[in-house]
Formats: sequence, structure tokens, C-alpha cells
Amino acid sequence: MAGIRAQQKEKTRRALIQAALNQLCPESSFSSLSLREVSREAGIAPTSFYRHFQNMDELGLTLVDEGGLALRQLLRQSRQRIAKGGSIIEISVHTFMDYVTHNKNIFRLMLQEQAGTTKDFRLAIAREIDHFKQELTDYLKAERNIPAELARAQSDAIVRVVFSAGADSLDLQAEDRARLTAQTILQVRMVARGANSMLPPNLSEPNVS
Amino acid sequence: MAGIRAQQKEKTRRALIQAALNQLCPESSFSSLSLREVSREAGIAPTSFYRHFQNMDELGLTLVDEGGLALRQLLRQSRQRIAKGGSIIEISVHTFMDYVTHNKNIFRLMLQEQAGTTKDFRLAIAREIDHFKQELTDYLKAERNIPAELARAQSDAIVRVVFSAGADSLDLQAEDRARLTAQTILQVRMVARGANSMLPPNLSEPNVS
DNA sequence: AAATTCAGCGTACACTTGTTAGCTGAAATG
DNA sequence: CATTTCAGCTAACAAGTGTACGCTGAATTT
Repeated sequence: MAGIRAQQKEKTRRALIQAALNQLCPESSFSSLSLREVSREAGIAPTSFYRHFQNMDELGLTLVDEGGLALRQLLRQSRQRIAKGGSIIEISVHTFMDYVTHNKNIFRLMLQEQAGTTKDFRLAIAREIDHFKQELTDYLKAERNIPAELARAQSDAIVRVVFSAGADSLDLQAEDRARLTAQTILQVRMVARGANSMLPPNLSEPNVS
Repeated sequence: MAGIRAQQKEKTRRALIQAALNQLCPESSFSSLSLREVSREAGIAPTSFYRHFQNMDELGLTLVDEGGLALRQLLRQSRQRIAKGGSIIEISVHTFMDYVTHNKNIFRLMLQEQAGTTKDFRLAIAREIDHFKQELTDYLKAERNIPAELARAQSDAIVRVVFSAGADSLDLQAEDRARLTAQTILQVRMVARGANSMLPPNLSEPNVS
């Protein structure tokens, strides 16, 4: 029942995924990868590629799904750390930046295909970002008693700032990245404070940071 | 002195630029355009392309420069409208959104190549965004008496939010775009208020909107 | 043990691509 | 008017692409 065959198939499937990931660097985007190159790096014939994916897009969507999942898991873990005390803003931003730093290729892929050419990609990535946004909105409503519409606008703004900063961080060295992270935290606090100041006064809380 | 020859050359140069612009749609990115396709649409032989640009990248950089220039001019005009009274935030965001709506292809190009594969592109686009950011920073320092570092962080956040919203607006119909624009204005006000609340109290002004 | 499945292979085809080399004829220059 | 310049052309090339077809042999099923 181990399935020697299925096992081997899964192995070369991973090889394809890994090959694609390896070829994603600042100098070549996913959409510029060719089926043949990826197959070559994975060590199989070009035609065998089709045993695993219908085309390159399907491979790409797999990468997006896996990358998004990993990010969501990380943020879930970080929320547990918050329960034990600590600033939600600070920890979340750091978690996000760490993810970007250690998954540059996947994050770059997401950035590129977010504005890219294939509708399925754009939708898949929009969905990932929406998850992020939705969880933040829920948090703001539940833990901070912020009314729905304001919470939506606030988390939308925060996600925009953080993702955009993540994009810029790709090209930075550790030191500059730390500076950028610090600035991002400050900016998220701006948004939070600004949003708070728009609450009906009886709802507002003393401090958000 | 009219220069019949130079005149004709300029004309086909514009034809090339226009051809490239025409082929930029949601379904095909600039980096996927081929020199041959563009030349074909412009009505010249592929080899004649080289009489005008060294390669496609050079054409692309021209597009970025022209697009960025147009945007900056628009914003300069809108700042004059502000001098006559009106909310700087509201007018600027509307101006920006209008630009995006009427120059979708160029804006899409900028989004794509911002995270793209060619360093020159990334730098050129970063420079355009920096202009935007710098002018906003100067405004905040001069007109609002906000200290340098805070002004930088604030305008950085605002630019991130606005550009990101502009990206999302590309796919929307007029009605949804209006909603997004309204939300963006709200978000920019959040940032402005939040930043204001971080001022040393003797500097703070009563109202930013 | 026989029959079936199927991941991976080699061959082949029709395209598209960027770029070189050299020609042409009208515009510009003297 | 003679000469030079040069935008645009045709032809040709080597290189790369996605994909259809049919074969093989080991793993699986019957």
C-alpha cells in the first residue's frame, strides 16, 4: 500500500516544483520560465512534464497556493505568541517580514503575477491577500470593538502598507531591512491611531500600540 | 529646416511607442511583447526597429519616463487647484485615480515592471514613485510643519496605500472604483491623523482633512 | 502468471524569436 | 549637380519554444 509508483511520482512532482522555485530569481520571472527549462532542471524529458501539470500555469498556481498556506500558518502561530502578551502590530509585521526574507522567490512570484497576465493567477493571489485582510478585520472587530466598515478600511490600509513594504524589502540588506521594518511598524501604528480617532468617542480605547 | 526626414523618423518612433502601448492589455505584459510583434503593429520591418531603439527595454524605459512625467504634471496642476482651496488629500487621490483610469496600460506596465526582471526598469519606476513621495514629504514639512522623519514615514505610507489602491482599481467598473477611491481617501486621512497624533503636542494642528 | 496501467522517453513538427548583412532610394549636404 | 547619409527593406540564420505521437518497461491489478 506504500505505492512505490505513486511515491516516485510525487517525488518528481516535488522536483518540478523545486526546479521552478530555483529558477525564480531577481533576473527571471515565473512567466519567463519555459516548460523545457524547468523539466531539464528537474531531470525529466519535456514531454514528461505533462504527466504532472497540464501547463506551466498550473505549476505556478501550485506555488502560489503553497506559499500562501505557509504564510497563513506562520501568522497563525504568531497570533498565539500575541495571546501570551506582546504588541500585535510589532509581532505581525516582524512575522511577515521574516516570511518574505526566507521565501523571497515565492513572494516575488506573487508580486509579479499579482499584476500579471493570467487571470487565474491574479485571482489566486487576491484570495491569499484577502485571507490576510479578513483575519485582521475579524481581529479588529472582535478584540478592539471597531465597527465593521471602519475595521475593513483599516485592515485594508494596513495590508497595503505591509505588502508594499515587503516588496521593497526584497532588495535590501539586513540592516536596511530592519530600518524598513521599524518604519512599517510606525506606519501601521499611524493607521491604527488614525482609525481609532474616527471612532464614536464612547467606543475609543486609550491605546492601540 | 523643417527636416522632412527627421520628421518622418519621429513619426514612426511614435508609431512604435503607440504600438507597444496598444499591445499592453490585461492579457499581455510588456516583457512578453516581442520586438517583431511591436514592429509589425507599427508597420515597419523588424530590423528597422533598431533604427529607433537598441532593444525592447529601451522602448519600455521610454514608456515609463513618459508615463511618469504625465503623472507628475497632473499632480502639479492639481496642487494649483488646492491653492485655491479644497482638501489636498481628496483632490490628490482623485487626480491619481483619474490618471490610472485613463492610462491603464502605462500604469499596468509600471506595476508589472516594478517587481519585474530588469534592474533598469525597477530603478526607473522606483525613481518615479520617489518623486511622488518626495513632493508629498516637502509639502508636509513646509505647509504642515511636520518634522522631517515623521513626514517621510507618513508620505511613504500614503504613497503605498494610494499606489496599491490604484493597482486594484484597474479591474473595476466606475461604480466600484468610486467606492475604492472613497475608501482610499478615508485611509489617507487615517494616516494623516495618526501621524498628527504623534507630533509633540505644541506642534499639532487642529484638523488635517 | 497474464493483463493492464502509466511515468518517462525519443523523435519530430511547426512556430516564433532576436539579430546580422547587405541593398535601395529619397532626403540632406556640399 | 554630385556626394553622402540613413530609414527602411528583404533574406537568412541559429536558437529556443510548446506539444503530438507512439514506444518501453516496471509497478500494479486481476
